[in-house]
Amino acid sequence: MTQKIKKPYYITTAIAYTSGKPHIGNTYEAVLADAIARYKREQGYDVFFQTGTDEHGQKIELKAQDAGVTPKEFVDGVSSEIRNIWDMMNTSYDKFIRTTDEYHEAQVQKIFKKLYDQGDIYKGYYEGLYCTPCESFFTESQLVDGKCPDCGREVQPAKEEAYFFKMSKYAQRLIDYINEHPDFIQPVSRKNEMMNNFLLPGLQDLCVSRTSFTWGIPVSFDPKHVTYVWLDALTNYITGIGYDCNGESSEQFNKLWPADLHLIGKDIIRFHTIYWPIFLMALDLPLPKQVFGHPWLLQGDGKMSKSKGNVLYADTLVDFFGVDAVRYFVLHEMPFDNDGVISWELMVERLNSDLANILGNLVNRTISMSNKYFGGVVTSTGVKEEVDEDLKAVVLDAVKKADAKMEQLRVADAITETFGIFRRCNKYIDETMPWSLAKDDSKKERLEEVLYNLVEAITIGASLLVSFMPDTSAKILTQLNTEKRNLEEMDSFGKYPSGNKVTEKPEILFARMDLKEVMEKVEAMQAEAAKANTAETEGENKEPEAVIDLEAKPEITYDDFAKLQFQVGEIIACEAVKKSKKLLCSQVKIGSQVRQIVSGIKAHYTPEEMVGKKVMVVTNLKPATLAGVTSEGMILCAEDAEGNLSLMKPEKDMPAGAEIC
RNA sequence: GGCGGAAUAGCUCAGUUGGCCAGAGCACACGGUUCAUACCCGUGGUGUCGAGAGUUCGAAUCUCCCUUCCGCUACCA
Repeated sequence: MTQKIKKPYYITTAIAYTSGKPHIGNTYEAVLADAIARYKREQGYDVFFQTGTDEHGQKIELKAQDAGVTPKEFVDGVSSEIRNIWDMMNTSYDKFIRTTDEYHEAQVQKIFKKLYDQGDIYKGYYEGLYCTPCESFFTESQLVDGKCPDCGREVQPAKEEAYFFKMSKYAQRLIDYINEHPDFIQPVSRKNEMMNNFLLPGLQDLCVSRTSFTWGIPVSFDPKHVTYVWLDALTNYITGIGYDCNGESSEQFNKLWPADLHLIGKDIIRFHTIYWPIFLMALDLPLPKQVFGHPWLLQGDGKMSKSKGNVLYADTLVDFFGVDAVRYFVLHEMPFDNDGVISWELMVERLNSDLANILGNLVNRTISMSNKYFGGVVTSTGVKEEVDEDLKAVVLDAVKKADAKMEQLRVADAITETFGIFRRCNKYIDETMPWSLAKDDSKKERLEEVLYNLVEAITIGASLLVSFMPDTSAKILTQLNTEKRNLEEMDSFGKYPSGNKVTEKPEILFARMDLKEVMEKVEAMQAEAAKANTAETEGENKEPEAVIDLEAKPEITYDDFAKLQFQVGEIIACEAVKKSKKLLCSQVKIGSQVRQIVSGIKAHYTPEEMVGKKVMVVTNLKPATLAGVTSEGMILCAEDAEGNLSLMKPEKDMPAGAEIC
């Protein structure tokens, strides 16, 4: 066989943030990328699959502090945990990059310097506002009266030097590129969002350095600055394959870049389709061919929460179902452009119905019959009947259909097509009734042909399965005592060697599970986890996740404080603000007067809940108009890290108007 | 508020440029079968294709309007 020159295919996942153990939703991305990477290999591409971890930033600095370790020690731990999970899930990555890798850090510094030298990055003086949870600065025009446009929280005034990237310089080029390459952003619906919300209204320059923390890559020529996390993280796609901005890039880089596919979550599409392409333009590099912002895998039975103990982790699921079943669940339940839902009930149903019944039982019954009737020897006798043609047509057609689906990155659909083969085989068994043929000696050769057709069809189906469930695929092929076909070899029916012998003892591929039993175990496990979580909280009296550290505001004098007036207000009426999704408008009784106050808490309180509550109010704030409604004050709330709000109520009952001092 | 998307069987969804009695999987019911992991196969839907109006010989499919949900964005004294 002649060695063909293989076309390269470079695929990446987003690098995982090392702030904690990834749940099944994060793990999904690595599995999806793996399925695509494996499929491309089957197609004959020279695939390079890169994944890794994103390890810098203030959040990690704080987490490490809480854990009492250095940031590096912290990320070493989490990064290897993530890598272990990726390995457990059998993801076939070729490279696992860490943003703390030396070559990466060195290259990021060189890139920063180069962009600075060529004038794309300039030093500015920042007298703006900083949002700690978002780790983001905002320019005056981005802010609305001092609130973070991303999370809506207070931003702290911060005066510091900072470096900025001239985004606007490349905006038009990017707009043109996106228009000329309609497949660049997938799914296409995201393209409009990027265009209409960011590109067409005009891009703001992006702040690309920080001085408020140190856990980052220092700017080489101004070391009190560290590189903005996105400039750091995004460049992994080129540093990982040997890019050098002084023209000394590796051969590998020249072969692989531009990437064929960046697979990312839909939440970071903006960074990958706006900032990243612009950074690349500035470096005079071609843009990636495609960015696919996949939807999320959500948990069906209620919101995941650590305190409920119901967060789904890959290793828990693998303990229950095994690696390939979990791969099947996440790949199969994730549609192309809607969020997918996963639940214990659903997983058990899929396991029993698809994996155990349709697939596992098919393999089992086929091998059993071969052994029973022919001592395991599978022979093609050429005694055909009309039904055979439909079987063959369906099988070969499924190969083509699955291939077309994979071309569009519709992995879930490709799996469904593959299972169409197994479904057809079960039907074929019913149509041909081998047990009936076995009773008639004159039908012996026909029976042999039927079993041959089944083994051949299963061989093709199992070969197609290799990208999605590699171990299961191998197990089936081993039981059939044959080799995996590659895609080119699946163009015709009948390549299974006649006279070959299948295994004598078929192994159960997927055992059926009882939903009741599973749920009992799950509930016990969740109770355990919730208990452990509580114990942890009580034991340490300071559970790391439960505290929030804010950047300290400048000290104020008592006189400053005395300027503010806080009073107890009783909410006597409340309704939603019609033109707004987040605002409630309350009538608040303060002393003998009633004030109208608008608050952004619709997501946390219903108007009915608000009425009757006595709350803490800032009463001497200058009135403002929000969504067309006048607001004469501010109702105070406490806010946790997820943005959940809680009204501040007096501990004992106090009259409306009571001063808070 | 701006931009975009979606509303089809109990559930999850397919339905190409308007045209055979509107489909699939799951669940449910009944029947068949027994090689197999009590499996597999078949049969079963009066679904107002979100509401209303319009274009057309003909609309789930096109137009208008309404309602409800979702995404991004803005608003969150």
